[in-house]
Amino acid sequence: MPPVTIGDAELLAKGAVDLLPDGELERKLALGRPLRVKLGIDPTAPDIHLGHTVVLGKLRAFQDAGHVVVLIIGDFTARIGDPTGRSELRPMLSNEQIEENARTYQEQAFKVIDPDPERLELRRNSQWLDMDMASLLALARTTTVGQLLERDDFARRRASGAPISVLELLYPLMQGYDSVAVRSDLELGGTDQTFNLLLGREIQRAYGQEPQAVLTMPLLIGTDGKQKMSKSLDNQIGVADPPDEIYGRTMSVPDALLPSYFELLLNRDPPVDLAPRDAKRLLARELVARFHTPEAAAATEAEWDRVFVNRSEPQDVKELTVTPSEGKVHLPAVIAEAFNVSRSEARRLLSSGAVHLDEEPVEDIDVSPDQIDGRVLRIGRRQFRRLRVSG
RNA sequence: GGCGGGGUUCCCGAGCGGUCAAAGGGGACGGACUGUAAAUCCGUUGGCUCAGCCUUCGAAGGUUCGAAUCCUUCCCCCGCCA
Repeated sequence: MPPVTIGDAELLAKGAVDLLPDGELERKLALGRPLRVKLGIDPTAPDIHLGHTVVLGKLRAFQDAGHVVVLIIGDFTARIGDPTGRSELRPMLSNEQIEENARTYQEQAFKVIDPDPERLELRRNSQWLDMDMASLLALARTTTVGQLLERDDFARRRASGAPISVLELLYPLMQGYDSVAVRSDLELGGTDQTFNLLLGREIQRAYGQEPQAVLTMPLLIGTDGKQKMSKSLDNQIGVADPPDEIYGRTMSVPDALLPSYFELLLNRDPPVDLAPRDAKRLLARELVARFHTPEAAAATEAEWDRVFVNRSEPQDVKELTVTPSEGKVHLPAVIAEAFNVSRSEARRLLSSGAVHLDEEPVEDIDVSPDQIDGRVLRIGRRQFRRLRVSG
């Protein structure tokens, strides 16, 4: 029998930026056994967003080809915070916070990868990283400071005189040790992970293991159209977000990003015969369908058209009951309560013409109860409350 | 251990005795335009019982009619040299 290759290398590498070293994936696939494909995620935020799903989707492709995914929840490394792409240390998270995040991460990751235990090994890196000093020293011996300082963000900071903490320097070592601990054959990551992934090879070698192959995926740009998608930049679309949120945020993505969104999220090119707006609608629909249901996608789009195309008020408008005092209703107070802004902010909104009652602009500070009873208060484009006067 | 540089409003960053709720930029929000795209223009961006009042410039004291700006003590951060 010829060597059994599990999966097609070219297909598995589709969309990847780098596949290192050259020809390594083919060699690994030709081993004829399911590969152990590693991905580490640090539960530093409560939710997984579309950016994560790019790599998760690639993992899924490996699962579907018959390989085993080793998903490492970085409960230990989350305490430290990888400095990648950042200029400062992350605040330390509490153990409870990490636990909670780890739980939701896992749950949300399963929307993309297959949770079948035959195809998925779920690990926590505190299992091996919570090591004694002697072990840490052994790990530290594998790498020189010079090697670490080659990582471009370290190099940049070094050049500009910015601080680099030892903790940060240690991070790539720990990630590399994860590869040792799970005997990784292949590690996936975003392009910003290239250095760490490659260092993992050196560390595995130092521990007498066959070095992993490395596959990097492009970074998904966030809804701001500028920086990589990330919770802390608030340019993310979360997989656990409600349908209208996914739909709306997708529609607000700059057109220029459409090709990359189609490619990275739907694995195909944007339809050439559709106007950007309609291609985006299609994308938004598919994303809602994927993370919720096709029915939700249809309903969300209908509601979207209702509110933003036809400019009607939404189907379900939350109600707010207000109590007049001395026969008057103080609008800043109502707005503040309804939309969770300060009264000063509410006053500003009023004076800038952002407040509407049933589509009529209002600028009055005080109104009479019957001016607002049963009417819909709108702030900006998308925040609505139906007002009821009590008493 | 020595030398030097810092901690300002969401962020960066000016201010260095009054005209400072504090320049400028970024971001955010609102308005015009529109496809909740891009570009552009305009406005707002500490709180409040809002033509006034109150709280902010690492912390606490002090000097002064008056301090983000001066003095004292303290806390914290960074670089370089050793």
